[in-house]
Amino acid sequence: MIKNKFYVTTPIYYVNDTPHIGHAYTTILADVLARFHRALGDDVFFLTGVDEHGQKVQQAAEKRGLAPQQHCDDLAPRFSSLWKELGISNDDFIRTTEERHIRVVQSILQKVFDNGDIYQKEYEGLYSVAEERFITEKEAESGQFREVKVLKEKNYFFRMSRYQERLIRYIEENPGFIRPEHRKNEMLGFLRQPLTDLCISRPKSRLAWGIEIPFDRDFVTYVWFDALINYISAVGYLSDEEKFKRWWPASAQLIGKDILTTHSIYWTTMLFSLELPLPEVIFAHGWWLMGESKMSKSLGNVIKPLDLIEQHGVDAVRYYLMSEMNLGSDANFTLENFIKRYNSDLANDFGNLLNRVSGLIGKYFEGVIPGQGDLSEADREIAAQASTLGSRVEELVRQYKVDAAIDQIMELIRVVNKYMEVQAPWKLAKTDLPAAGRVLYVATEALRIAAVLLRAVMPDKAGRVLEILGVQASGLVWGGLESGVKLPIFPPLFPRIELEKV
RNA sequence: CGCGGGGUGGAGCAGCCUGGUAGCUCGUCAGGCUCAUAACCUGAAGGCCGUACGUUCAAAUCGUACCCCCGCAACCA
Repeated sequence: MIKNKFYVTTPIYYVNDTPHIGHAYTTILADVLARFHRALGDDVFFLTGVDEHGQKVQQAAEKRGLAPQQHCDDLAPRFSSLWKELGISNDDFIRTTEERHIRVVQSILQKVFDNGDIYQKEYEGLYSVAEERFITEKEAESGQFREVKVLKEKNYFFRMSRYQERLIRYIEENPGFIRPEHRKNEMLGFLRQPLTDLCISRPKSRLAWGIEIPFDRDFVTYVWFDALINYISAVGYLSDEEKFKRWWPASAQLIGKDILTTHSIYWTTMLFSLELPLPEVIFAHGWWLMGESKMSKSLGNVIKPLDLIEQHGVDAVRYYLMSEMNLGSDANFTLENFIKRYNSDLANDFGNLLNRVSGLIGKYFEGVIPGQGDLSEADREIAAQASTLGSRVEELVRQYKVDAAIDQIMELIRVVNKYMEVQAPWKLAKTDLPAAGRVLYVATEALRIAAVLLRAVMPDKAGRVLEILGVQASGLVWGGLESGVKLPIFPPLFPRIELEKV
């Protein structure tokens, strides 16, 4: 089998931010894709990390009386340990203050400077003393800023404008590059106006906490040539050419819709300047809207999605986030929806099916998985649907339709519940025990295949199902379930959430 | 005329690109089953697919205009 490579990235999160549902969503999505692709046999590299430079970090560190690096060292684990909790299977975690990153950023700056794509220019603009940043005229008119003065500052600029035409052509010629499609159109719309060049530096007098620009020690580079470079510095650009060749270009760069411009325009033109290929896909997902009216701090009923993990488990939250959002649009996060999803899909359909089959096997076969025997017409239908599930799910995952892929799996679960109803092995057992055994084998084997695929979404719980069924077989071929295995007694995987308790 | 997205049975969404009996999950009502986490299965009710024109033998699907929501407008996933 030819192995495809799959290199997936999340944005690097700003270390000073408190991790929230948004960070978790992007990262879980990347994890689910990574796990699906590993299950398909692809070679996977999954990168996430944190962005540690910039003014806010510098200020926050000062406030705490710490060196910025110390401050970052304290904060970075808030992300990395959350990912551990969430079962994230990233292969690397890059921090922009790491030596391996800084070196590459500086080499790149020098390279682009030598290309003639970085130049110095004096900039004059309105500057807010309180916020320590330049503001637009509109902002100044809004009256939100008290102390505004005109400030002149020299800075370095990246000649982004040079690549405008080329980028437009590229986007048009590669319709699958920016996804979903309406985001592509948004970017093409943006590119109808002339691109201005990008300010990429800050004088050290104003911002000390950054990567020093190699050709002008009085400056540090500001965000773009620092943060975005992580996607290539982490996989060996200018340091490990073999590794770099192996992984770049990225297969999928996942971002929230808010940083679409940054990635599809700044990042891509930077890559043009470096003469590197662009990522295959930049996918901008939507946002989770937090249930609106019903939540208010005064009512004291604010839901912190990450708290649900403690109550109902990581996998339930992962499942909810992945199944509820149509990738690319926004979705609403509400406790009601979460409970509905959990109860109907996980407790009633999936978890309960496991209990049905294992209960019957316990009752009529002393807990030992029966043999499948000669399949009837109805059995073969189930076997056929289960056997093709893998390829149907694969197709959907490759199209970034994760919710639809999950639905395909749950559809099999529903069909098996129906099959149980029609075959009624609890009745069959009294007249034709082997037939009952056959039905139970078929139902359980279908459940196994569903669990194998669900491991991408719920590594822990779906893995537990396979454990219970006593299978190492993670294959998707019919018949992986072994007869003769004794099933253990186990508590319900997904106990129903009773509304009264909530 | 800044840009973009959306308006589909009670709720949440899919379908629209490549026109041709309106689909899914939840909820409601009735029935069935009783192996199971009061779960599971069947059936039913419920939609003029935002509005109006137009193209077409045929439009939720294409075109035009309008109305209403929501984002973005240069680092909050």
